[in-house]
Amino acid sequence: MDEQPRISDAEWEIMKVIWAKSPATAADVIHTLRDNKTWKDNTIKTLLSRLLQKGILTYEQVNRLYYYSPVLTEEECKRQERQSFLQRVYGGALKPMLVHFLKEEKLSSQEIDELKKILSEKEK
Amino acid sequence: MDEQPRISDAEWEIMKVIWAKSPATAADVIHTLRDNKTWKDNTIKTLLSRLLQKGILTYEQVNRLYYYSPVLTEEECKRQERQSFLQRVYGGALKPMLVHFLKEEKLSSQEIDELKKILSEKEK
DNA sequence: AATTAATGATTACAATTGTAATCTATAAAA
DNA sequence: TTTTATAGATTACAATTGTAATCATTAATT
Repeated sequence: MDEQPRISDAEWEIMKVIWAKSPATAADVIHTLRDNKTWKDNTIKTLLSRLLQKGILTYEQVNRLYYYSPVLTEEECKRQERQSFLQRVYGGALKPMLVHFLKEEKLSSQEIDELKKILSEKEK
Repeated sequence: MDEQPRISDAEWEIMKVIWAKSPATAADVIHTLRDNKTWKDNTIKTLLSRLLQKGILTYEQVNRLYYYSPVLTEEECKRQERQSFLQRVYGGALKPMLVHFLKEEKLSSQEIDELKKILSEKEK
């Protein structure tokens, strides 16, 4: 029904933290990202606000503090991103996309076996 | 070295036409897209101009007319999109991403066999 | 020759995005 | 109690994007 606004690149970084640690405060997110990102604290707070506005996050307030939680699961959001990527770049053609990934990227023998098993499962 | 500016969603639509039909004129692109897209002609011309500015297209001029061609191959651009998608959504983790695609999407038995064959090739 | 059509260039304009700084209200510390 | 630190709200601002309309130049028609 009401379709999810898009999650931007920067917002994805925030969401990954939230999915991993929710309910999380702004300070939690800031702390978690301090090592990988050069963002100022305010930048992270802005992104949190936008995610709230977009309805991608909710919060529970305890005294002055917000505890943020995701509205949708990571799996659901990833699914949407997969779809939009597949559509945009490959016009929805799944197999060619998979072939490209399989051919170009490195996979261990064990990973290859796992993937083959999944394919075999599917075939039945 | 000099990194490619991003190709936006709308621009991808244009590029697909160019890759398929280059060298192509604006009129060619407009014609090709007329059925699938509701864009005004000017919209397409704007997108072509932007792709030129970004250095994603070049052109050859014959009289008053521009014949547009891609600077990079479709494969190269797709590769970049795959990387950025993989990084953004899966933090670069290839196998989980493949597992999601394989589990969630429909594939014919024949496609499954092809994919398995590619995997087997890789394993050696 | 005057008019019209077509092509590319220029301009427009709001929404989104990246990246913050400043403001405000409260809680904690001195 | 006065000062300070903190959390969230508000404001900022340029770049990108979607989506065109208008302008200028030349080519084609009448």
